[in-house]
Amino acid sequence: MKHFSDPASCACFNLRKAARAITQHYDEALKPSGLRATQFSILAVLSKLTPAPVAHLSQVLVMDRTTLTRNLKPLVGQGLIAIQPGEEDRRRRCVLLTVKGGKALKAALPHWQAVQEQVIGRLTPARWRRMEKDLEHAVTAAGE
Amino acid sequence: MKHFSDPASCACFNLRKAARAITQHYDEALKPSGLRATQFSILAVLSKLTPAPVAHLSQVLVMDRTTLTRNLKPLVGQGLIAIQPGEEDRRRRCVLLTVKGGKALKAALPHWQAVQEQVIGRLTPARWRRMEKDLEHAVTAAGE
DNA sequence: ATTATTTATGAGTATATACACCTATTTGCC
DNA sequence: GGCAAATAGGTGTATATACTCATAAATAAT
Repeated sequence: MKHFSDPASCACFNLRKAARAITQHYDEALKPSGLRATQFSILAVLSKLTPAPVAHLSQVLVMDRTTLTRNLKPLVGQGLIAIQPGEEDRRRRCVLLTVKGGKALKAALPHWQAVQEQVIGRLTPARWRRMEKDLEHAVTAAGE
Repeated sequence: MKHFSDPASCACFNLRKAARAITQHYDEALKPSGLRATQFSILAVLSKLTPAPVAHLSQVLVMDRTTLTRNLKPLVGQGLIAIQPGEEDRRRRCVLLTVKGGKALKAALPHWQAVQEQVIGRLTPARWRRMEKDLEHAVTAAGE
């Protein structure tokens, strides 16, 4: 009876599917900036709370700590971020946006904004507002 | 004015975030079956249209063709699927579910169903029905 | 029939994801 | 002060993702 029993309705599959499609679209739009969508997000979050310890960043991004560590590597390689040992707590590694990183983020912003507006426009803003809340619910539903 | 201009509202970031969280939850639930969520989805789709050429499968899954090729590897390694050269068209590689793969899928089904019902229950079925349509819209919005 | 084009696919490379395990440092308890 | 527990973080391994380029076979053009 419940059509949710059909694996085609799998919440995981459908979320991943949409994430794949949207990521490809954003990656394409961000190409001129040299940043991937994930990298843009990391820099954007970082710009608001730099410097931040790895664990803190990973919580904000809802990203596994070790995943974040790997994702930081290419950014360090490009000199967009830097990692410094914590002053108080020497275990901590504080991630901070470099000047170059700030510029890269600023340069990527118009490209991101263009694709964001395009996608929201296609979805309609009302639907996206709804989706944003729904996706938040999904994160919560996965975590409790 | 439009709060969508805030990178925190990035459609890509929010979709990926939710996909990460949900995937972890589904992977954990599917652990006893030995299948990852992605693998379960591939087997599930395959069970309905076996055998199918790689390109066709990738279209159904909304997954890049080369991504699918890589994702098939561990499944071939476990003997859950097999790949045969096409009869009519020798360029084609036809993917088919093996008997072992069918059994693995069948064994995983209750675990998937349990986590699926749990998640849909938490989201509420009405919201999930809505989300399913919205996610489909997102795929379309990314593709046109 | 031969050649050009299109189509189906794999391989190289790079990023993204995360579990299990390990190390170093700090903190709490005695 | 000294040691156990908790905390911050990285590495090994494996899967997931997709772009670019290369290959082979089928089809279209001549």
